[in-house]
Amino acid sequence: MKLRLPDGSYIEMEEGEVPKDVAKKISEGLAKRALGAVVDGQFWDLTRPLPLKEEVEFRLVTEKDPEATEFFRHTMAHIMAQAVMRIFGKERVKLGIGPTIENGFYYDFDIDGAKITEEDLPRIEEEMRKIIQEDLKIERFELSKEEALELMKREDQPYKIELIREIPDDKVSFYKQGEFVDLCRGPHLPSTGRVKHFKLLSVSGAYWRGDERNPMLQRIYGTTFIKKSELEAYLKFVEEAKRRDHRKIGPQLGLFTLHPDVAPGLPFFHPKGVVVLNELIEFWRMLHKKWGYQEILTPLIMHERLWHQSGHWDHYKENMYFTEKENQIYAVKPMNCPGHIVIYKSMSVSYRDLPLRFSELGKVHRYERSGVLHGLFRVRGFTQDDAHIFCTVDQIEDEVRGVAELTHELYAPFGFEYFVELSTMPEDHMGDEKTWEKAINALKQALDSMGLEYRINEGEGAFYGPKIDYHIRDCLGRPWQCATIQLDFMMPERFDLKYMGPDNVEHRPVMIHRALYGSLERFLGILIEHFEGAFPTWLAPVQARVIPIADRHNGYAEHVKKVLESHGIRADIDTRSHTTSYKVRAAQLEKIPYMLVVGDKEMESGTVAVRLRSGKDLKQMPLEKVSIAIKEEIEQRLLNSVFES
RNA sequence: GCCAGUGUAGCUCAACGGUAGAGCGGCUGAUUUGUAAUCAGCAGGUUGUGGGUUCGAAUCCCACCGCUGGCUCCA
Repeated sequence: MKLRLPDGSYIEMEEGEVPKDVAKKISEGLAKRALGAVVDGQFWDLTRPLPLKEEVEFRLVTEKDPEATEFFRHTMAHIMAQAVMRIFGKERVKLGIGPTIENGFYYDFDIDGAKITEEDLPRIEEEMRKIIQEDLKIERFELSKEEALELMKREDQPYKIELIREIPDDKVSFYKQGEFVDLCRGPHLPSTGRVKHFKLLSVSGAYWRGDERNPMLQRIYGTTFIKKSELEAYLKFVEEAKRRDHRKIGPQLGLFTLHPDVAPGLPFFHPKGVVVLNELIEFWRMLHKKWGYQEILTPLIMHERLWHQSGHWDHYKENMYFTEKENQIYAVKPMNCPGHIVIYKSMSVSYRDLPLRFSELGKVHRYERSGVLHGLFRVRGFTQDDAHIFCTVDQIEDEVRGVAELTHELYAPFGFEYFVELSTMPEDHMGDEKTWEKAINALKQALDSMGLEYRINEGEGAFYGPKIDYHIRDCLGRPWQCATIQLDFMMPERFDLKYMGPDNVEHRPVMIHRALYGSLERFLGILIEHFEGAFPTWLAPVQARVIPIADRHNGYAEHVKKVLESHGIRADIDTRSHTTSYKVRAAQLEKIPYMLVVGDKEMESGTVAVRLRSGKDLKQMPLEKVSIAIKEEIEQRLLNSVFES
């Protein structure tokens, strides 16, 4: 039996040997550092016998490898479960599942009616430290399903029994550390002493298997890192994210407020928020005009018959709002497509008219359960920067490429990185496979021709067509799904859409649904967090604030403001009877990009003293020169100040 | 909807069974100020709502409402 190592060399192995033995053959030091292994792409415990095969791919995992976290987090989850059992009593604690997640791990417990609260966390952490100190050996063993069920019955673990019953394999694996035994796929570290820095983060309820008909378990979330500095960095990241929370910054900066008592899930935008939204819209309109879109407006409320025909009545009714007058039922639109189709159908379309691109800043309403509402990110009413492209199958590739390029241009001024996902035909789909294949290839070619990298989500497309999703990353690296491009074969079918072909025969067009910001409200929320409220100048509600030093400078300050405004710059003045420091601080807290301080010197020379919100003091500069520079910065939608090198 | 936490002035928080308070913000006045907080005064709350326990409730109990975090990233 041979192991193939990452460097391409081979090592001979005896039957029954484990990764640790391999490590020893390479070096004693490596044997000490090794945490586990990856065998044929699978995580493998350090002391688990290697598979009996001619040849396997083999790689040791040490703290330096990215896979190490998987070992640490899994083991940490078990240590936490063991601690909880010790504290609450082994008989009382029924274990749910304890997987690793993106930033740590969790474990679900059913503790005989008892609730875990945040106050319990320090106690649990303390017990966990004890377990780590005990340095219990972690052993893996396999049982047949019957034996496993027997064991779990003895341990009185009903949830585990349910899980075992559903496992298709004949054998299941268990892990044991001290008195603690748990059904688990692994992988795990060789002993509890190997884990390093951890912290329990929060407690919450979670339904068994996420189903609300099932009992609710107690979930504890925690995180663990190999280096202390990494744990600290993560905790700092959480703090940072909290500091940037748009729900806090938004109202603070006078952008919007939420009034759940009056309109839950429906934000109120204040003058400054509308300035930002309008800038986003203006930019959007400019690009859409350039890319050949025609803007339309469709009604907010439309008769139920339209929604029956579109299929929303059958598939989306739960999320819709309704209103009734004269015995007729009307629905508040949750999507814009049916409205766009109404316009399409009212025209007689020739192949010469295609592609037809209709765009709309459409306000849609969707019912969301009260518990899931969240600031501007999850709302019940929002504005989609929507568009529908009606085209032939042959035009799909060009159109999708156009949308992708437009998206690129639209995202450019925000400095976002993004990644793309392509979702293909699901099991349950409509339309013939040939059309699907053609459509997916068109999408791929469009992306390829732009040199865009993308990930394929096999079978994750909508039942009516494949789709492309854009995820942007904000300054903290958090991903947000924004743009989406969806092909649709179904709607044209349902509404019997047609166009007259060159052959003088009627043909069925394809629809492309697409939204780029996604939702204006949500995009604004993302921007607030991304920039921490310090918008680039073109978006800033107030772009320049004039700060007179004393009352006698108010007249000149007024003049400065007028000059700025004549250049199209949004400017205001702080004439309050306060010190310059006070007014500078106020402007800083409002995150205004330019502070123009004017006193005797400036008044005499027709200059302004420029301060950037970064704190940089540019001293006196001619007013005209500053105005033109700021104007340039705004017109070019620059990310940073022209004065910041 | 469900679980946990939470709700006191516009904001941040104190008082935790014995008369609701501070800072910031706001307003008024003084000050005329040179790059992140000048000073003084004033106004501002039926302590989320409703019920209960108590001589007495922001405080303890119950119900409701809102908010926050979470509710398959599957052994």
